[in-house]
Amino acid sequence: MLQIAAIRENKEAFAQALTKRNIDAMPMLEQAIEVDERRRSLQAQLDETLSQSNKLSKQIGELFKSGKAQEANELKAQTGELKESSKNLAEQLQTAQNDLQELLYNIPNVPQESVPAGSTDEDNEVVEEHGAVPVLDEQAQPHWELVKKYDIIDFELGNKITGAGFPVYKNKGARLQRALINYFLDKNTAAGYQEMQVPHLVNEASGYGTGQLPDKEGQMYHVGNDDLYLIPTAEVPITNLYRGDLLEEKDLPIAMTGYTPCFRREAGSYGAHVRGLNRLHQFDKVEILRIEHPDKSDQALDDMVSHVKNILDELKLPYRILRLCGGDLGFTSTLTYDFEVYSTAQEKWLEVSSVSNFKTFQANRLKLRYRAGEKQTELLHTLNGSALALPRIMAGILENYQTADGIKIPEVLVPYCGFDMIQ
RNA sequence: AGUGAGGUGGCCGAGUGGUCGAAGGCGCACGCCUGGAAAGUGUGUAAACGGCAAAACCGUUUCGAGGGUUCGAAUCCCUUCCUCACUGCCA
Repeated sequence: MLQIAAIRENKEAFAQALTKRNIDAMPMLEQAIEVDERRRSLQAQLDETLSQSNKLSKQIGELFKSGKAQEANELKAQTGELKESSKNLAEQLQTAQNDLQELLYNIPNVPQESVPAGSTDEDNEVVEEHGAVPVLDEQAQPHWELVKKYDIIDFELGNKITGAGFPVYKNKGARLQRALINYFLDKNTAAGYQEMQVPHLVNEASGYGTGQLPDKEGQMYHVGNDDLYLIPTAEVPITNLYRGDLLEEKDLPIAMTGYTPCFRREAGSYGAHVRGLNRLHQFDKVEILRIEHPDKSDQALDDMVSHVKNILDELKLPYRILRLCGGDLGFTSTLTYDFEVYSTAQEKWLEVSSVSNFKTFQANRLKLRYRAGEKQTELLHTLNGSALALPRIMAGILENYQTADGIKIPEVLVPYCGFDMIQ
C-alpha cells in the first residue's frame, strides 16, 4: 500500500512511474487525494466536537463533586447535541477511512527506474545467462516420464488420496527432496539468514499484512471452521512475525530463512504448462527474507540475487536471470529478478526463484517501522526471494542430469543424499 | 472440549465510575557525584491520527479486540480472541 502523504506531495511523479505498468494511475491518485482531504477535514471536526464534550464532562464532574447538582444537570442537557454530531462525524470518518484504504489497496507499487517497459513476459529483460545447456541423447525424456521410470514421484497416488497437483515423492525422489531442503537451508544460514520454522496456517490479519488479502483471496486455501488460510508461501508467516513492530536501527538488518510447504489453488490453470512438477497445488520452498533500512534495500536485493546465483552455480544448472518488465512485475514489487532454469528435455525455461524489493509497500500495511529520530518513526523496507523453490529445481536436475545409465546427482547434493545416481 | 483465574506502558505491577496516558518499581537515556567505575542522586522516558509544509505546541484516540450503558469507562454489561491452572483427550 502506497503512503497517502507521499502521493499528496507529488502525484505527478507517482503517475509517471506507474505508466511503466501500462496504467493511467492519475484518476485513482486524484480520487485518493480527494478522499484523504475529506478524511482529514472530518477528523478535525470530530476532534473539535470530542474536545468540547470532554470539557463539558469534566465540568459536570467538578460540579457534582462540589454539590452543585442542579448546575450539573443543566450542563448535561447540553451534551446531547454534541453526542449526536460526534456520532455522526465518527461514522462519516469511518466511511472516509474505508474508502481511502480501498482505493490505496488497488494502487500497485511504483516500479523502480531500472524496470524495463513492456507488457508481457516476452518483454522481460534477460540480464544474465549462466551454465552450459547439456547435450542429451535421443532418448532423453521429460521429468514426468523419468519419475515413472525410476519410481521416484507418483502423481497417480497423490490423485487418489487428495487430487491433481499433489504428488507423492517416493524412494530416492523423497530423499532428493529432503536433501535439497537441507542443502538450501544450510546455504542460507551460512549466508547469515536466521532459520525459522513457522506455522503453515495463518490468520486473516497476516493475509492482509503481506497483501494476499483481500485481492488474492481465491488463490489461498481457506479452512472455514477456524477461519485460517494455508500459506501460499513462507513469506506470509515469516514477514508477519514483525507485523506492527517498531525496531531500532541497531536491530537491522533482519535476515530470515524458512522451509515450508506452499499451498496454491491455482484456479484456472490447465494444460500442458501445468504438466508434471511444473505447477502444483502443494510444493516445497525455502524462502529468504530481509527487513532493511531504507538506504540499504537496493544493495540487499543485489546481495540476494548473488546468493541465489551462487546456489544455482553450485548445482551446475543452466539458468538465466530476468529483470521483470513493468507489465509482468508483481503488484507489490518495485523491482523483481526472476531466475529460470533451462529444462533441456522440455526445451523450456522454468521459474525457480523470484527475488523482489517491496520497499515500504508491505511495511505500510504491516505497520513495520524503525525509530528514525527522537520523535520520528519511518517505514522499513522488506524484501524476499526463493532460495529456492523445489519442484522445478527437481525437474531441472532430473532432466538435465539424465544419462543412459540413470540420473546423476549434482556433486554438492551427494553428501545430503547418500547416493550419487538414481537408477 | 469442561471449569476456574487472568490479559494494563520495553518489562513487572497498582488501579472497581470523573482530576488516569495511567501510582510504584525495573530497564533505558541524559546530567550530578567519582581519578575511573559501582553505589547514590536528579531529570526524562509510548504510539497513531489531525491542526500543519515543518518545529514548538495544542487536540483526539489507544489499558487484548469489537459492541453497549453513562454527561463521563482501564474500572460496569455483552460478544469474541488469547494466556495460565486443573480435568478430559492426544502426538
